[in-house]
Amino acid sequence: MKRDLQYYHHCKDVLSRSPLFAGLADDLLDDMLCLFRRDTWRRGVHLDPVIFQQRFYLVIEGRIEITRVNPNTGRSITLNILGPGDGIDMVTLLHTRPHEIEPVALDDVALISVPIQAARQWLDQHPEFNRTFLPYLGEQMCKMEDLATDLALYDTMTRLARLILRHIVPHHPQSRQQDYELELIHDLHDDALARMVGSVRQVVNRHLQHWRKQGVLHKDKFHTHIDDLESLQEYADDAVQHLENKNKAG
Amino acid sequence: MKRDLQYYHHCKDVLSRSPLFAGLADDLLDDMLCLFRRDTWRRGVHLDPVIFQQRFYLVIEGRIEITRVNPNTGRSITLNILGPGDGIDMVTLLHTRPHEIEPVALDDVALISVPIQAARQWLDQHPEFNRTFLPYLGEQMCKMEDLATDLALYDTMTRLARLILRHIVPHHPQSRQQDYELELIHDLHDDALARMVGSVRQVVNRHLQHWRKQGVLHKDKFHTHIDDLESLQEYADDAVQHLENKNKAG
DNA sequence: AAATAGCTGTCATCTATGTGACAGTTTCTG
DNA sequence: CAGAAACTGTCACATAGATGACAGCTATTT
Repeated sequence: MKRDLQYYHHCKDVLSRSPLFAGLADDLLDDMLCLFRRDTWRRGVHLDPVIFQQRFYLVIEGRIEITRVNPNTGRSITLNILGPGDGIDMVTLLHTRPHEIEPVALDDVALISVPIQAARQWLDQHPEFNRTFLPYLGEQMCKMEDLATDLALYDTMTRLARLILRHIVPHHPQSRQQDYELELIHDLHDDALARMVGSVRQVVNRHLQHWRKQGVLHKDKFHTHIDDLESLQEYADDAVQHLENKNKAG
Repeated sequence: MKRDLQYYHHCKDVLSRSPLFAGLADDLLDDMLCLFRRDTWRRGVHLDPVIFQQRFYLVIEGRIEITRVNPNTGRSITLNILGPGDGIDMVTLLHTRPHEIEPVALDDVALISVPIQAARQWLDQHPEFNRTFLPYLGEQMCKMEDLATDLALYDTMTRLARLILRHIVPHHPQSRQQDYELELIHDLHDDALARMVGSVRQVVNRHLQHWRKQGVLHKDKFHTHIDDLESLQEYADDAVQHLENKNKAG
């Protein structure tokens, strides 16, 4: 990637905030950046998994969900949702075994990539890169553990509450806002949310509907806001007796 | 750990086969080993999670399962099962955030440990250690992804078949054995298997029973053997129409 | 402005599996 | 060796949630 390209600065900006590259010396960043190539895809595209065996990709614009599919039923699960600054398929940097993933573009996306060998070399030869890399891996690992734990131990409503809570952005101290913002998932449709909690559209819709009626959250022009954090926390703790049938019963 | 201790050689032997330490120079191994401390626990013990925040542990003898519990229902999931040579809680080497795990001894176990800081320093200052470390992490990551995927996309019977398949040891080329051996899980009771597939004893028992009747596997003195790999593979592919009620129906 | 595609909201139905219970067996421990 | 503890094998029952279907709504495209 040439330095005089229009998007060079944007890429560098994203990189410098990325958990993987933040804190690296400016000239090292420039050295790395010039090895990258930039590509774009349209929203909805299933990216060919093969390209991730050859090059290491970073998200610059838009979001990518990493999914897996059950070929018999067609159902899929989202293992991870990635935004600007995130690396796609870190596992390819760790070993050479092929890695089964199915990345899908949730928005129009811009990605940059280098040959995997180059990225592996950075790990090997730039201790400072290695040092930012490891904590990032740790995060990924923890998230995956949380996903597995949730799937095994909690029902769908609880999983959904937990998913939302994990993506809530804390208020700015000075702002006198009443509602909470969501990160990365604020505008997802029911189907995408369902994939994230390992369920299906209809069930997720039912739960969201329920919460809307309770005033826990609301949707405004494709944008979900959280109004009652405490209630949501209770659902996430699995502490709420499931009252969905109380209307019928009462 | 002093070099003249009785178990020193055994530890070094295990270490030199460990995916984390295999291939390291002999004197580096000795240097490392002398920092370790050895402790033992009885089968069934829940190890105090706090100790894993301070020291990095390796399994020398016996097996450890890493679990998480739903405090409301008491149900638990096994995130990982570790044997000799495995590191416990790699995540603590990657970042400093506390990490929620509940390790349980499946056998009488012997573990060795060093202060986490020491292990982090190895990563930082011994590139050759860093280089064996990364692929190991990759494995762990893939396993966790597989667990999450299975939980989200497949039913219990399929998950159990997949669990077993993943632990089958390939035949020795010369041996004329008919049945297949299992690694790490050959002698687990139904409850422990259930925790590994995110289900409960009764359901796992039903499926195993079913397979025994079909001649897919058998248990001999607390030791499970696989007799019909092809059938099991079909169950794992979710390709078998579930025939459990065929008796009733027929 | 019309048309198409994509998303939401809802419902009836079916089933896999979680739960609690209990008898019978095996293994451990004092 | 006796008694306790742990595990296996079953069963009846309740239910969360997956599935398929469909009407209505909202964007995006042409």
